[in-house]
Amino acid sequence: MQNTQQNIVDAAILVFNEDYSAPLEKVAEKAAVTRRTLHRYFKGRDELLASCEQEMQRSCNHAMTQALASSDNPLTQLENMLYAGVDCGAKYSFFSKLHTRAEHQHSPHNADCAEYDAVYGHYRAVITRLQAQGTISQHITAEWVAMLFSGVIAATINAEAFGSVAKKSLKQFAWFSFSKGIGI
Amino acid sequence: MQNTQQNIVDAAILVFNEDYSAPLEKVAEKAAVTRRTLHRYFKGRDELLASCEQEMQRSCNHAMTQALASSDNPLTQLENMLYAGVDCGAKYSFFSKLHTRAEHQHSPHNADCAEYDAVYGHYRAVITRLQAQGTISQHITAEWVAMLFSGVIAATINAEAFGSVAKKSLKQFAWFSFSKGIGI
DNA sequence: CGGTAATGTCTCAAAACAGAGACAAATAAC
DNA sequence: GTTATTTGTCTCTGTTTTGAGACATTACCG
Repeated sequence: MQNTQQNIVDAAILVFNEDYSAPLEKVAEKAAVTRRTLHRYFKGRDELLASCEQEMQRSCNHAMTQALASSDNPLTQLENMLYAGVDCGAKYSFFSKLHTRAEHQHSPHNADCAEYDAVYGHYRAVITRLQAQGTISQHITAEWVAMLFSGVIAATINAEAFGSVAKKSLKQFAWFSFSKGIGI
Repeated sequence: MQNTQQNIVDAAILVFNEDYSAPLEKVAEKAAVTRRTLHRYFKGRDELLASCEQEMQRSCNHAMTQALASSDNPLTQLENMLYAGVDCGAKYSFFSKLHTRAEHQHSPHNADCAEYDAVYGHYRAVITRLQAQGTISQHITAEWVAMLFSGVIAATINAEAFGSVAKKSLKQFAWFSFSKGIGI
């Protein structure tokens, strides 16, 4: 019986990443908790989603900052950021999904969006640097690199969940495909 | 006022692809139709989902078959299959999503699964052929290639929806990244 | 062991969602 | 222009989801 609140948030991120409008019952189930308990911690769906947002920010920001600090070489930084995204799993997927959907109205004034911009900014700076020094192909745009980055991470997470690819190899495959895919 | 039923199915695929449990109201909204009209064509969510499944099968199968028929060169076939997936858009995304989720219990006895296997089989054959002739890197598995394929298509569709990458360039980017990403 | 905090069970009421009837309005067909 | 078909509006009913109170049960702490 330890940190139920965190359990529920983690479960919610997993569930909502796959099914945004899933009933809270499913979240409770995934967290191995009754719906009644979930409601003791969160007034409702909105509050739960807000906690998810916070957790994703915290987690992704931390992982990405670590990755950046790991080296001065932007290529190594990029590689570690990819691994960081994979390690964050659904937290990264759902986070970027939330902020790149058509419905989402992005505004730097919104604190959540600002935080997302901060995470994204780190990443963006590395890309720009690599493209300036000619490591990344000039045929593609930085925006596409960003999309591919998320796409490869999502594919890796799917593969992990599906189980058809050995978990140990996944990160290698991901970096192989992503790095080649951006012209390295 | 023409083919409302098809309109609704197309809208449903778009909506459910992003939010599987979205209320039918949202589908009706996307189709520019009232919920009452939707209910005249579909008894309920299940029937609508079944129609989506059929439409996705029809559409994807057709597009992939065309791509296969376009050439004898497996590499050209693969390239055209990627473009076909992008053209199918949410139809392809949702289709593959439905059949690769953890919840989904795959069974060849189910007609829908059999149809998916048929589409996937075409694709799989091309991959195997390319890997046998050494065109695709031996470092990665056919399963990973399949995951990456879906991932790149999803990324392309997201980029298109997000609008941050010029639509004309998207397919080029997608093929560039995917082909390099599998070692071509 | 005893006390406290967290969780589960049962229950109920409000809200959201789903489905369909009845008829008006709009659209297409002739 | 008249008729038939389709769609929209309003309405109602049943179901699912949501949220919370009251109390039993279980886990944790000293």
